[in-house]
Amino acid sequence: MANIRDVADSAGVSVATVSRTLQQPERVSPKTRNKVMAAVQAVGYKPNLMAVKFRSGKTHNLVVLVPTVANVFFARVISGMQEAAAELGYSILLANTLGNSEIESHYAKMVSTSQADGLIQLRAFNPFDTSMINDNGLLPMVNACEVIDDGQYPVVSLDNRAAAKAMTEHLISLGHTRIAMIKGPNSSPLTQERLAGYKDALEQANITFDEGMLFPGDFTLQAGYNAGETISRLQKRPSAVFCENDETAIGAMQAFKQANLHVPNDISVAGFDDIAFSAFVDPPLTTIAQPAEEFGRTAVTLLVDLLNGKVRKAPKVIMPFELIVRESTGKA
Amino acid sequence: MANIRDVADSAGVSVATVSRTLQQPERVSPKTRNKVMAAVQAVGYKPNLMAVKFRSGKTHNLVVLVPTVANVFFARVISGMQEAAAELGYSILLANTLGNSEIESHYAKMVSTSQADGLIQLRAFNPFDTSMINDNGLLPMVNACEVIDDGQYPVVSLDNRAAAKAMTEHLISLGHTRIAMIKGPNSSPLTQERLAGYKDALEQANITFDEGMLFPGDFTLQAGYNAGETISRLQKRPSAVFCENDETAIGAMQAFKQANLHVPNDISVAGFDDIAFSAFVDPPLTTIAQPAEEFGRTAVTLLVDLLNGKVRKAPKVIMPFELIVRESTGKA
DNA sequence: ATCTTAAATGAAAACGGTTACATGCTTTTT
DNA sequence: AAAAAGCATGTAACCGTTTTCATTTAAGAT
Repeated sequence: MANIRDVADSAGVSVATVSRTLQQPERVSPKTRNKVMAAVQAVGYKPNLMAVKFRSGKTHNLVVLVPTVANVFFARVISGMQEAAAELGYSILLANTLGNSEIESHYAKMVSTSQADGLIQLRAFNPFDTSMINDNGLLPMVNACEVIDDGQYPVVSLDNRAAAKAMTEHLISLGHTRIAMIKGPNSSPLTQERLAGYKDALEQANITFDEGMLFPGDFTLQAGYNAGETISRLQKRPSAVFCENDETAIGAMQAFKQANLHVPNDISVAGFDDIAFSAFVDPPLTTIAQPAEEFGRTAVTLLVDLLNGKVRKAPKVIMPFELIVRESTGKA
Repeated sequence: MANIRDVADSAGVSVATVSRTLQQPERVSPKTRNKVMAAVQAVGYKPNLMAVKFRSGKTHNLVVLVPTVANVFFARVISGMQEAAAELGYSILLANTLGNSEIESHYAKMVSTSQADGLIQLRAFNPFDTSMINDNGLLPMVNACEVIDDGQYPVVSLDNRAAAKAMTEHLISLGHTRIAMIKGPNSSPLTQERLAGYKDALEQANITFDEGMLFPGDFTLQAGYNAGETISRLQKRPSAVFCENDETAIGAMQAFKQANLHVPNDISVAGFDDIAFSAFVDPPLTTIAQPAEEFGRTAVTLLVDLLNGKVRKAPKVIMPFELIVRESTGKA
């Protein structure tokens, strides 16, 4: 592999001149510039970017911790990140962590070992352990989607409480009073916030909250199916089910159909996220649309600003949501 | 940030000893080893892996070009890659290329500029242009899933022709003779192979191939829906539809339902890939299961072997498939 | 006690760039 | 015409490791 010295020799100039020709062409005379460019072609020179990154101390890599790339919503977030990163001259190193904090910790180490400049975490968990904290204090991280809001790191999130309240209000406005909720993992702040929004709406409508209307889930199709089965066998069945994400809702709908319950005539089903499939299931799913790609773009932009020292205090960005009413919800 | 020299000073040894203690502990006496380890702790030393990579000339990064991470099948492939890479000490740099050859070329450049050791391409396209070819000849690449089989690069693929034949035979065995096919993009070799397998089965059953039974698609839900609408309006409607992936099949089923066609009583629908959603749609989808995670694992293993010079000729790995019969296909 | 051999350690070069500083040449100013 | 200023280029230090080679120290053999 030809290096900068080969080019210098071939062009009959010094390595400094070659470097300048490539980095700041205006600082070198047109005559030598041509000589150098010709030499670059002649020897087939490609700068070793590993050397550049090492020398400059900037890797222009960003680590992204994503619980699972197989989740359609995250896939959209990642797409947005990739776009923004490309525009800003950064590369994304994607880590499929499966929510495993050891794997997260492994990848987080890339920041403390100078393999990446910063990190984006899509889960409400701080992946840095004390051994990674450097002397200046915090490592550069942005927390998006599912966040720990302790003011230490910049945050990009949705007002999950307001969104859940909006969806519950929608169901109430259709006449539903027995509204079940299929939750995410209790450990997830998302679940807590959405539950709070659900309760807000009930309270506002003077409907007493019933603990028995809460069903466990973990954001997967299978969990939705399981909860759906349980619900169909219930004596006092709810007339509507609010699921914490679309996968769960689709799984639940499947269980209802197999129990000969018609959606929405017998039971209304609502989701959260608006993944692509939701418009193509039967019936099309009522859900909350999140600007997934925009989440990704914003997180990257924020992190790059942070790296460039453009932000002092950890900013907090709240993304807008939209209630998408389709055909899976109907009158009670 | 403490560097190796700080450790050496703190321990009262040379940098070489520190390096050896960390890389080949057996080559240094237990006494100094302890001294050095203590010093590492004391100064909070973390090796600068950028420097290591630069010095060693090995980045231990692998670039993966994926047409779209939002595709559930690819998401599974990527999960498999991530696992295998972690085991082998490599990191995956994921590039969401949207099938755009300029973006592919951009990321492919990471290999020729020493930012990554090798590349995995999931599309039938050679991302290297002549400017990237180095003097030794080919750049290290493995082609998986959708492949160009010209013998230049290692290949991991499915026998798409046999799989499509198996699915078509299944439909024929149910008594179907008018079998439509919703295709992928014509430019994709996948489409050509699957079409060939479809024709094989027809010929074997003495059914004349009808060009009019072929419908365009691009592997998306929307394309499946569009083709499904077209098919439902047909005068001489087929009794079965074979879709080139599950998204297409799910989209088509939705269109059939809206046209009041019952699946499978009025029309059978078959997919390809066995994504998670396929078991949770109504009716559950008959499809071809591909070992997606295994695809990823194999591609990574092959590439690492290639990098270590363990393979001479480009190997060709054919992964097994499985026909999954669910409820979306029935008697004609 | 002396010589040979092996093990442990240190000094310094190397990886491939960037860049501060020095040098030489040309042009402008007086 | 001499001095000052500006521009183009070269020299060499530097980034943080690894590694070769030389040197010192310890151990074993006679």
